[in-house]
Amino acid sequence: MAQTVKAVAELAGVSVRTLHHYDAIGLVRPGGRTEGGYRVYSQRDLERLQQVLFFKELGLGLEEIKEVLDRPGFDRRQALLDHRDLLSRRRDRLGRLIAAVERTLQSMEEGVPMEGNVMFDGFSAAEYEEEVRQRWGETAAYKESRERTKDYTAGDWDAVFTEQTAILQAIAALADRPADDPAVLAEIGRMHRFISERFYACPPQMYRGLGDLAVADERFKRTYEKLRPGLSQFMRQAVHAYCDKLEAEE
Amino acid sequence: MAQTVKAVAELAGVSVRTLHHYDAIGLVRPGGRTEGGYRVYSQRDLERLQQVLFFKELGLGLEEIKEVLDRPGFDRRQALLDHRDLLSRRRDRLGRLIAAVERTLQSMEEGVPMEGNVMFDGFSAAEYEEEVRQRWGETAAYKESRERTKDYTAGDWDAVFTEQTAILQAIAALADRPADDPAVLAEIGRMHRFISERFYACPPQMYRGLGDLAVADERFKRTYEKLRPGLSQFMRQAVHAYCDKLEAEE
DNA sequence: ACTACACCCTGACGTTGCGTGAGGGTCAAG
DNA sequence: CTTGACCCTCACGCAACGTCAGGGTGTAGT
Repeated sequence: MAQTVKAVAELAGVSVRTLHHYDAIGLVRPGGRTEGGYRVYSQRDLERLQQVLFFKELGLGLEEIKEVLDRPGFDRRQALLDHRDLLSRRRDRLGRLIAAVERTLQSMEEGVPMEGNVMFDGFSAAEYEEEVRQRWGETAAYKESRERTKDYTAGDWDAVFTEQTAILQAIAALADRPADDPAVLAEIGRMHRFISERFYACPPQMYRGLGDLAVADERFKRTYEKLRPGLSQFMRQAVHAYCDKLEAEE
Repeated sequence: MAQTVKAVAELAGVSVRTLHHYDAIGLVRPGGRTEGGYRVYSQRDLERLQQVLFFKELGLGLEEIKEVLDRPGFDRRQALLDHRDLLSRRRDRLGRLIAAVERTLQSMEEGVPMEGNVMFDGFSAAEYEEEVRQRWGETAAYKESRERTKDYTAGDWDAVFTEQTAILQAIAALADRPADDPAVLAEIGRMHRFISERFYACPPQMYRGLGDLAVADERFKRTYEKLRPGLSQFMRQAVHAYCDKLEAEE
């Protein structure tokens, strides 16, 4: 039940140093210590370690894994279900790699050089990784936003806050009109540009997702509802109307 | 046919920086440059890159990959055949991982905590990696030997050489006796200790492998045969006899 | 009671495989 | 002749440990 570092290391197939490291960065902390200062791992710690290794297998960084696991709403069951999916997609990827090897062998036997695009079929793991992030945390957009805002001064943040509330109040004032009213769309567009300039590149598809969050995410929803009841629903519809129009124009 | 960095990068799903890096360490060098100094990749370079990515997928380090690919006898066809094997074993590993996820889910539903050894089934990639190395190059023993000998002075090497030839000549002088003659076994044992002290820990099973190399590897074989015809076969038998006895004693 | 030996601890520096600018040329299109 | 998309070479940065060094712990054998 209570295990020493070495026992855990062998069990999980990682090095003792790795466990030390995970302890140091607070990713997997042993439940306790003996008087001698030895780490003691409990069953709960083992479960946590297992989770960590699952996420690592999917290519997430340790810092990210920590955030995901420590997030209050983390649902271990759901995570495992997702993992099963993602892992089987990876297995498919290996299948494609194997196929690539076989094609290469064949082209060698026939003496025909392969075409470039076929040669590298199946390698790219990057696409899978962004998908994992979409589901679990640090999307590329989030990273970009953090990057762009890291040097903002207090004054910058003030400006951001002022403009944001101004836009929201303007929209709140228009919330009795239809969602695709030109005045509404104008404000929604203003918000779109605001985000793109200040935080991250935001293509229509992503802006739609953001609109959905207005009703799906409690934090957004509450902000909007406090400003005016029903505003979150209205925002969502307006954003979609705006994106429809934007895409129609192309 | 002739491609720029970016084109190759996109084709292979790696970054431009990665290609720069591979060029810098001499792993994948573009066949030529334009007058402007731009890298130009040929079909041959693409094939090399593909090989590199295959080996990387198997977990080899870049330095190791370089050595393997640059080894004179490198057989691309055989390498690809092996890759196919190893990749499908990895796919199996993913299968076991998926099974582990499913078992975990089930134990959650039943509320029974899992046993440690089952929890981490399927993770360990290390075993696969040593296997890859067995096949392709830098075994753990080789690494240890390099480590231990890196500070040898010229005098040390001299001593090594002297002792080694002394042992070999003693064995050559005994090669008309049966392979399990006590005097022969004594010399074989001396050689065993010599290796263990000077180069790497060498359990019987490995020493047997070394004995097999005496006939299987051209370089060893030639050294022995030059000393006395038939010596390589004799060495092999004697080493096995020695290991038999060693294991019987336990 | 002593000592050998396997195991544990905490620093702290090293390594691999690129990421990420900085600073500056190249070249086809308009 | 000027953009804009690419290209180049340094050079520093970073994650996830590996690998000592220096020293304590615990228990089995004598």
